[in-house]
Amino acid sequence: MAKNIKLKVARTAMDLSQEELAKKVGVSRQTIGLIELGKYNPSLNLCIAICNTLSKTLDELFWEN
Amino acid sequence: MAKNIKLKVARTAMDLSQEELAKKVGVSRQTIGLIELGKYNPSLNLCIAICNTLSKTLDELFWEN
DNA sequence: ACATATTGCAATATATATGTGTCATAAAGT
DNA sequence: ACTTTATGACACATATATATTGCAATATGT
Repeated sequence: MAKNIKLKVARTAMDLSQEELAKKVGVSRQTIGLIELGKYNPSLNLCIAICNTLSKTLDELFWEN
Repeated sequence: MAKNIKLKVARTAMDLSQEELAKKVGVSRQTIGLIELGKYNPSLNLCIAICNTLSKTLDELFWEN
């Protein structure tokens, strides 16, 4: 798994810290941090919750190519 | 979680049984079956593997709206 | 009606996502 | 310099995705 730069960009574009995004999404700060670092294989539901919070789609945040 | 009709349609469109898709993707038949039934919250990597096998994107198979 | 393929379901076992707590470090504010 | 905020890293605990096996039910073909 590679770093998820697109997620980090989308999060900072909304002026949210990892902790703030985590609270909105309903997970721990560490989970968000690890996803951005590419050290996790998140669940689909979590991906969708992140997308909804950041007003993005799955392809925009989690699709490579 | 709701049934994933789009996945079932894409799979049958390629004339694959759940078992055949499972083998191509590298998971068990039950895992594919439960995802189609909406009883599972699959991992992102598995979603991507399914998309690649069926020549679809995440939005096309796993995004609602 | 019979045979076969496909799919749903249930029980148990294992791998891994996620939570919780803590510490270290770096950046930003005062 | 000091304080606060944000992030990365680590260890351990828990929840859940996934595997495995077997059986029932539903198609589909002959």
